[in-house]
Amino acid sequence: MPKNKKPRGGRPAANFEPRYGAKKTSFHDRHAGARDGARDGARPERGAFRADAGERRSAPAAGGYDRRPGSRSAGHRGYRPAEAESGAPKQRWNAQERAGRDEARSIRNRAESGRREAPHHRDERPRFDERSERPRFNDRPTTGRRFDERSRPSTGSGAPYRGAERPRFERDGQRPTGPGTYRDDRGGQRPQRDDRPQRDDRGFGDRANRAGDRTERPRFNDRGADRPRFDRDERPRRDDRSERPQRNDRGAAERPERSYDADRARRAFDRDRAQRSIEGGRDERSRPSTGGAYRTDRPRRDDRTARDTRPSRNDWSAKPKAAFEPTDDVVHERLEAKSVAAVEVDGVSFGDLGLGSNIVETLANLGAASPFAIQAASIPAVLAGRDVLARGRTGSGKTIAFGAPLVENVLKSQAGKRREFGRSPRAIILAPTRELALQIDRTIQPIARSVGLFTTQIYGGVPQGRQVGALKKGVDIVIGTPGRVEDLINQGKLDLSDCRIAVLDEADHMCELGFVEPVQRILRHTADGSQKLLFSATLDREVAALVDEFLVDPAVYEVAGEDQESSTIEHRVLVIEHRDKADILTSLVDRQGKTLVFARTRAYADMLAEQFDDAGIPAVSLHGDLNQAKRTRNLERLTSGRVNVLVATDVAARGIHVDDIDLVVQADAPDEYKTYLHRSGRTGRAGRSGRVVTLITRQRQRRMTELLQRAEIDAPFENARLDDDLIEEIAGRVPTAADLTS
DNA sequence: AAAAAAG
Repeated sequence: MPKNKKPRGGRPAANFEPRYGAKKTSFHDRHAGARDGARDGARPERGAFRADAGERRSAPAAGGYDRRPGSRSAGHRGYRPAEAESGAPKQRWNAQERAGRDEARSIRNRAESGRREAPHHRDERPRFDERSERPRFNDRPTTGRRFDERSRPSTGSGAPYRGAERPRFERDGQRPTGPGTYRDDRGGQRPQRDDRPQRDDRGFGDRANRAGDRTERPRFNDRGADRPRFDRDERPRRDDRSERPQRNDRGAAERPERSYDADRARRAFDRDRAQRSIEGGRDERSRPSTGGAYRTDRPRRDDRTARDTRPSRNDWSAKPKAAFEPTDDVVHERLEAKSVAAVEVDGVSFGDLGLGSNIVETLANLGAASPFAIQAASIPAVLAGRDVLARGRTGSGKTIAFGAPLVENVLKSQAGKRREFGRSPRAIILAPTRELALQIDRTIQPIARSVGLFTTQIYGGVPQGRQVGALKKGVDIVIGTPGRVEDLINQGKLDLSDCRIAVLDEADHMCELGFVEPVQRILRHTADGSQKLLFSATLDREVAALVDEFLVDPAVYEVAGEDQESSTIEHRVLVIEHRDKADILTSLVDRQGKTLVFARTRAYADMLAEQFDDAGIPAVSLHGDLNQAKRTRNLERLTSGRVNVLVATDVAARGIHVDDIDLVVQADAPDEYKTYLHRSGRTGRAGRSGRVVTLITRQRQRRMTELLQRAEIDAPFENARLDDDLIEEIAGRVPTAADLTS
């Protein structure tokens, strides 16, 4: 409960008073005041309501039965014969009330996560609803159990969401006609729209092809089923392919031969193998299957080059050089890539890579004097108009790697043209979380502005009015999250038809279930043959679905030598008793320096933040149950150093950059090695040192071992107990000489 | 389980 800073002990104490105190009549008032007042300013009606409910509930327990009827009425709130109630019943009432409050919060929580932001502002309406709901919540505990009954109740977890949300939402002016009419139009289309009609409208042989692709999409879903077969070796796959009617239809017969037999095989086996020593190690990690998806799709490439509307891309695919790029082998789980060694980059400047002087200067101001390896690798390729897949470990400067050349490209594409009012965006950058989108914009915006381009953020959780307004004026680069972007597209307020560059940050994550489909739909709205850039620290074949459909002969880069030895992050695993967990966590975060704690669920994140707070360690939480204002604010609190502890779900696992987090604590071990890599990547950024500690119980050791293997991380497993020196050491509270002597 | 849209 980040919001309510009062120690948990505080409120019970307040409730405690009336039991012994003589101020009985004020009980309800205070009760109501404590809640409602804190929330949105006490309203008499609500106070009355609650008081009433309280009376009723307390009735059976209280002694004064004969007096009950009278006190049931709100008008009788003040009527409290001393003999009607003794201290004891109240005590019980208090216990129930407290439980009821907890229940109310968790329920409210859940309810709010559904309809979180919008309704509050409208009008009085929602509030009345809430008022009428509350008493019911309070009743609950008498009948049911709290879902989350723990010794450390997550009591307040709901509290912060109340009230504080309300003031946040500015109501946009009603637009009685605009959206409504759009809606209606769209509404009709929506069901079957699925992008088809529009696309065909827009013509270009492209569309047809894509439509074709789309009908094939099930392939991806099939992949699972296909896998075992693909596993074995390359042959069966080819047979499969030729058997499939669809593929043949699409002229697979012409194309595939070239790409599979000639190109692919040769490149994959002869050329690249030798050069990619890294891959050996990597392959172990990979599940063997998967290559198939890529190959089956290759034919499209040729289709695309033919229909491609973008000269630069045609140039590229036409250039023999492109064929020599060792980069388009996308076969194993881990993409095979041309690796760029950091040393190769020495002495190269951003200017050398082809960026204009304004941009170079801005980069310098941002603290990027000379390019990191991943930047040196990808910037020229992006500038050349190629599709790029790039893998660079966390904190290695990926944002600039795609952002700077993206701005340059957009600038070039507009050279000589006047920036029109209401122009549609030329580039879009998609990120998996709002915080990341915001952060990317913070990096890109100055770069863009330095050359006179405009960016805007399009993400959910905030009123869309401002975003739409910006789009109406005209922006060049859109940075956002999939949900709102698609929403605005569907509303006809965002037009991507002129969007020539699309970037997916955390691309592998964006390809996960639930994310990939909106992303695909959005990408289909971009201009034909638009350039696609996929970046992630854990880029692997999971991006196959997108690569197959959207990328043409992509360049794939990674940075050589990115192993644990070259990392600045120290990893440790603490094997603990579950009963010690809470206290160990508190002990771990009680330290100097910024600490990021990862929890698996939102509720647990809240609970931990509250727990730390109660222990006197200021902490805030970050997760999807918070409204966007709180999310932003809580993250900012860590960034600014107002708190040193942030407890987050995996919403903060990827991409989020806070300068000096020196300890990452995983209160819950992650399930995936990628998650581990990303979470731990919140520390040790840009060469700084950092420490990652993961708490597990004995039973989890084996799973953890396997996970670390996949992550290619060596971490000692250490048994730790509550008052262990180990904890002191990890927290950085090593006893000083003074401590030892005293 | 979490994330991503709600005038």
